[in-house]
Amino acid sequence: MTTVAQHGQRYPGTASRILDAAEALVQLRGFNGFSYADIAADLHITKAALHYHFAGKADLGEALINRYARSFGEALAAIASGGGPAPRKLADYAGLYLRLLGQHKMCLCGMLAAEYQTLPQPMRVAVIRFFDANENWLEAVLEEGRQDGSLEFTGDSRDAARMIVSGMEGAMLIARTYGDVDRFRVAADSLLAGIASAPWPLSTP
Amino acid sequence: MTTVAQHGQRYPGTASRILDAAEALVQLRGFNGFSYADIAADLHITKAALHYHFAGKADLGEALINRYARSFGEALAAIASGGGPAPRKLADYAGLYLRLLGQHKMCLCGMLAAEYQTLPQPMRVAVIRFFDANENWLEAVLEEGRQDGSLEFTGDSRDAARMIVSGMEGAMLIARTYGDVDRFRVAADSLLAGIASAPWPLSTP
DNA sequence: AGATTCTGACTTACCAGTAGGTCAGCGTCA
DNA sequence: TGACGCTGACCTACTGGTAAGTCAGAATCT
Repeated sequence: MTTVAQHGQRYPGTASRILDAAEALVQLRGFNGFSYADIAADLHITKAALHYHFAGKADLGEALINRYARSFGEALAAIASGGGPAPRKLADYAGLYLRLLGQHKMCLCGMLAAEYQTLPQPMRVAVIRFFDANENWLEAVLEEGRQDGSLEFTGDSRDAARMIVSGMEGAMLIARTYGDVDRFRVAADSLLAGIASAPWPLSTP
Repeated sequence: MTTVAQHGQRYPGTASRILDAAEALVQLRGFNGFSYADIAADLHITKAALHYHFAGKADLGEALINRYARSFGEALAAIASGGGPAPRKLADYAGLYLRLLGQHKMCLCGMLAAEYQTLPQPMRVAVIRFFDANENWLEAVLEEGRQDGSLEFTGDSRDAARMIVSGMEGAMLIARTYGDVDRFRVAADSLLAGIASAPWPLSTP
């Protein structure tokens, strides 16, 4: 059974490869844009094997978001503990999305946000959790930067955090449509420039 | 056959009702989130009747974007010829999206941008055209505002236009996920505030 | 050690339901 | 009479999902 997926955080062997394939498919084509058959073909296993590891598509989707949110959270924690100044942290934050775009992928949860109305309840909850976590992290960074003077912005830092999240997701959405990573770079740059008191360009990877 | 859709701009009777139903479905659930059967059920006609008016789902999708782009273009023209100052025009622009959000709908093309990788070529082209038109319109307004001093921003006005488009789409995406129109209002407000030299709050409809 | 049992990780073969799409023909109205 | 707008009946491909069986290897018993 799906014991590992249920009380587990680590997915061994096949389960993890299934998640990898599914993640790539969702980021490319959306949750309604692929089928169990697609994953099965990718991994050269049968559809039934998928059902062995993840009871249904909804379960797979939920596991997918949770794993994504966890690894994204770890990346955020790494940036936060990196010790750089707040504007640097914001630039690194944008860099996380930039890396995805290089592979023509959307943010997993940005993609799922578009399909939100068609998602099963547990997936909806998980998507919201992801955005909440992003907002929390950004709010802390913004507050920190405002305190030490490296950031200058007016109004609620929570609102500013929300604007950054939606700005990033929107910039990804459009940039990917045009197949033009630079669109994202420029948009993210000027979005953050409106907040920093001195320029902190995105690191070009 | 699809004569009307092909060399036509106006859709009479049933064809127009089909487009209405399809448009609502795409904005709610995405292009991959509904089927011909859904539209047929909504309108109490048969699937075959749909195929009479629009040869295939791809044709329907293309007609959908074209009609949407045209009516959106007309709304933009109306704002432009309204004669208000540039910041007012920008606020009205945001108001167009705001109205959609009130019905839990995404911008049609924002939705399709997410599904871009799964769309047939003609639909892709039409989506790009929509965004290009938005950018053109915004660029003109920004340039005008910069000239008469009602707007203050640094850098290319084309880049600023792009940032506004992606900011709007992203703000819609996230706000709709949370089912919270105010999120959009706040994000759009502070996005535009970063450009205007004096505050021009969104008109609350 | 050897036989037994059990389990994890699958496969094969199937299901009902739905997807988009076709086509002959029917009624209505100019 | 003929075009227009549509229906009913169908088709094939594919959807997520299931039931039953296989099979290597670990665990247990003798």
